[in-house]
Amino acid sequence: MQKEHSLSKNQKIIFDLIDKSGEPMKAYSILFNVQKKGIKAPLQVYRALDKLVEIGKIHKIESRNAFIACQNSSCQISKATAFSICESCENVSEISNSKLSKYLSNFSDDSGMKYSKYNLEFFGLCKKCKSK
Amino acid sequence: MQKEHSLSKNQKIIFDLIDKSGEPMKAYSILFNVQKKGIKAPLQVYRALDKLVEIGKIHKIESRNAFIACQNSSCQISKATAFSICESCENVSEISNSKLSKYLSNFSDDSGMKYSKYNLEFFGLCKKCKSK
DNA sequence: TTATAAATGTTATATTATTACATAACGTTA
DNA sequence: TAACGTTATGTAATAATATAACATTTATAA
Ligand SMILES: [Zn+2]
Ligand SMILES: [Zn+2]
Ligand SMILES: [Zn+2]
Ligand SMILES: [Zn+2]
Repeated sequence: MQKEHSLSKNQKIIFDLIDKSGEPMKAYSILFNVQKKGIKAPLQVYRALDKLVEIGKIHKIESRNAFIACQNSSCQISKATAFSICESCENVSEISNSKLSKYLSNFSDDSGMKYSKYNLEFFGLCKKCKSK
Repeated sequence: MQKEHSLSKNQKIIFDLIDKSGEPMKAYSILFNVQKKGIKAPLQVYRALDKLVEIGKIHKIESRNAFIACQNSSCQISKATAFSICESCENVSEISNSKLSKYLSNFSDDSGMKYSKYNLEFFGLCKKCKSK
């Protein structure tokens, strides 16, 4: 069981927005959406995003410069993330596959490097887009 | 055996620079370095980068917004890329591990999605940085 | 309480990437 | 060769993403 982080005011506003949206959101779109709540500057958004990423409540989809709420309740620290991304409709979902995460968490090669973290992004066409 | 792409003038200038550097380069650093060769505008750089990525001569390190020459001669199309990134010295190298690439290329889950491409980034400390 | 760390507010600026439009070079085939 | 479509180039302007610097406030805990 992990320590429950209590979010600060800005962190909560921004997390709630991302979580409710259910899809990746971009920083400036977040900013636009929270201006009525008094968050006026990019930096306020980025600071909250940084913290939320750090504690694993959200993840950054690197290839899209966007942020999505963690869909995997057991993933409290963002050290092992995997996503599937539809290149047509841009739907993103977090992959929760214990075989995959075990395989990658235990991966090592002959470089002498110890990997403490990974991020994997799969691309393709989702069911809907495939059948069009 | 794959078709050899003949690079255009700008593509060649930019590929040669990235290839010689041996490490990830950022777009505006590339721009700065090729201005003496007549490439003056960001768009000229980004267009060449796009093409070089498309044909697999370079890869984008998404978490760093940087571009590195393909270190794996057999990787002509960027559909299956894996990198190790040192979070201390920022050294990046392309992982060439057939088991890993087979595992990931064949990965499928119950989402009904067909994955045609992936990008994996491992993070940690390299040998040098570990021993400091 | 007092110290420390974490979070906030604000302005300005840096960095990364694309739009829009005009022109030139190249490859194919009639 | 001439015409055509495709790819690449040049140039200016601007959009989108992210951080620096500094002042202040709020939360946490010894
Ligand atoms: Zn997660
Ligand atoms: Zn789709
Ligand atoms: Zn490669
Ligand atoms: Zn290192």
